[in-house]
Amino acid sequence: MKRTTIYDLAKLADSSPGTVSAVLHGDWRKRRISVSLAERIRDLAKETGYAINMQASALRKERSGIIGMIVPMYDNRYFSTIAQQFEQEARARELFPIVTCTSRDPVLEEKAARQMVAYRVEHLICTGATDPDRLSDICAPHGVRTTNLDLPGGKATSIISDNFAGAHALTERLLGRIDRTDGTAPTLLFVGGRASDHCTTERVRGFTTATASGGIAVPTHDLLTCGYAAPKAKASLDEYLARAARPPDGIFVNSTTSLEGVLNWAAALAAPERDSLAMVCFDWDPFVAALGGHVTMVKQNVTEMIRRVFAIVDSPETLAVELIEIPPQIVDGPCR
Amino acid sequence: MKRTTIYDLAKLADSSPGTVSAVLHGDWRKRRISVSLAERIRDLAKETGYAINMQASALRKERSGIIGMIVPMYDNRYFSTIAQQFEQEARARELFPIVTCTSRDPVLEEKAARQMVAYRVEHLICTGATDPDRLSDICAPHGVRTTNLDLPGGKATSIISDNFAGAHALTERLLGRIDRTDGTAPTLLFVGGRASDHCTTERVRGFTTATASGGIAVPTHDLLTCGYAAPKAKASLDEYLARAARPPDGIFVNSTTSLEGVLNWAAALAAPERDSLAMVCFDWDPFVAALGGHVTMVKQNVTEMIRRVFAIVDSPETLAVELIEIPPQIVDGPCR
DNA sequence: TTGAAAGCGCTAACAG
DNA sequence: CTGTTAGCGCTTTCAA
Repeated sequence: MKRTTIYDLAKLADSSPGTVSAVLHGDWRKRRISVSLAERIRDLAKETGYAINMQASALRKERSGIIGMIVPMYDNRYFSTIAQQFEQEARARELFPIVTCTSRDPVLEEKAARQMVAYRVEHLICTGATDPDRLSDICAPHGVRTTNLDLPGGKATSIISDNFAGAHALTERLLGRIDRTDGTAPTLLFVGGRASDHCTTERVRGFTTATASGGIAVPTHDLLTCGYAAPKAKASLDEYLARAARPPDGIFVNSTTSLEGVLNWAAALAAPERDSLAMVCFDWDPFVAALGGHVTMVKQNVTEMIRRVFAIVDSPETLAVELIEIPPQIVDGPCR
Repeated sequence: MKRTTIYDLAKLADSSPGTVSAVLHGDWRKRRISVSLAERIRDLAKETGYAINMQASALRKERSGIIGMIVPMYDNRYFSTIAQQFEQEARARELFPIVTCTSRDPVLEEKAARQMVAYRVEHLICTGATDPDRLSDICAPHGVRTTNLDLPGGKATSIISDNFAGAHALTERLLGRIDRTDGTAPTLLFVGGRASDHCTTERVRGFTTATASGGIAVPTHDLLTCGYAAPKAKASLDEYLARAARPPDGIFVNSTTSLEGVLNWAAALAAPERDSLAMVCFDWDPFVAALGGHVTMVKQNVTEMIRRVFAIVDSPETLAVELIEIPPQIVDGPCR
């Protein structure tokens, strides 16, 4: 399998590799190559099915033209939208996007970052990384700039949602949907996420601040930060039910990933209890919007987040480390 | 920004580049390099933060170690699961997975395939491509093998769901959920997909075969293959409603992407009509499973499909072009 | 207007 | 057991 190279083309066109390269990829204007030669070369390239070898090009230019992103997973509307819009913006800049998912696993994240470095990405976007600073440390010595998305770090600019404000507003919606006609205080739960990550702590803070304003004290053991995975959320609620005897009045769910588990859990409840259960979720999903009239959601502003990411990517100098918070948007369900 | 190379390491270790390369990446057993030298080199590599340049390595080895995949989009449970499992399997084989989404746009697909060729991927998986054969034609001359997934082509082995059987079984479920006590024939609709793609034609065939067996003739103009996008499905149903005056009794929805539009459309119906509407969907989503008791879904067997893909990737010789159909699985909703 | 030649960092063949 | 060397395909400077 012999692939056509610029040498083959040069020979065929009775020209030289340098000229072929200039015609096909470089700015041949500067070299004032004759139009006829340029055309001949382009025709030959088409005929022979020539394709540039980016490996060789990148090696020589010391620029890969690749931009990398790591995300925890794809099968979640928030992250999949992030990946999709990232690719779109990257392509608009003639960059080759490579995105890889790391299952919120620090070991995989590190491995992925090293791979990205090995492939000489020009910039790495670390989305929802468990330890963003570790990734910055891996990349920095190789001149690979990093930007954090969704979860902040201290060594690179971070673009995240305003988790506190979003959670606060969402909690107010939750409180507004609970009517305790008997005057007793409602029981409320926070479910999902990791106590160690910034999103979760801020959302918990928004939740507890809003509940406190409403005169409700949620005990710490009702903040079920059991991880994001659906089965964990479900198990955590099963456990709660075992100890509390009856379901809560309202649940604040941290991410649609956890919501999956919460809904599975709720499906097993008796109809009256299930139907009186109020729920809000930090993250949006179209099917929940269409079918879950009882669930109010917060939609993070992915478009704006990605826009800000590329403002950094585009800027030539390294900017000061910053924390940029983007307001999310409350989306009420159809409330059937 | 000067990055450490094997030359730097060789100088520091008082050795040679070849030896360093062998120690760090190659199989240094074969060269019986002294353990002490190997250790010294490895320590130095760690200290200086050496990272291999895959661009150079790939150029020299004429093997990139990259495997590519194109998918129509990420924000759909079926494709996101495909991408996720693909990455996992690729990594298990020490291949670097790069996946890119092309919005079911033939132009983007072609561009993506050419990029993959330029980066010298060793194999390209074309998922849900509008014209898989075109992509095979782009890749073949460069020695890049292709495999089709989800949508078949004639120039490479294709791994797809058994769309006919799945649609047939799903339609039987749909019929089973409709009771026309007055004895009149129910009106049924097929919504979503493209009449030009194999999945859709096969599913339409499954649908019409099953309805015919049930003694129902669905007129061609009620096969609304208006594209996959949610807004198109919604618009198509609005149009139907305008001409038919009343909603159908049952809808076969082709993909969750279209289902999003169908549910949005249904939300605007009056309650009795909405509640008596039976729906089935070819594709599965966890939130629909949890909340849409009235929707029966078919779950495609992604794990098995990816397994079959890698059986081909792993095999050294080019195998004969084959069409492999994987049975999907019916998932009944919780039927609240 | 164009060609020749050096070299990006790595690997593999060969020579010791 | 280890070093030397050629060359992968491309870009870029310099020379003509």
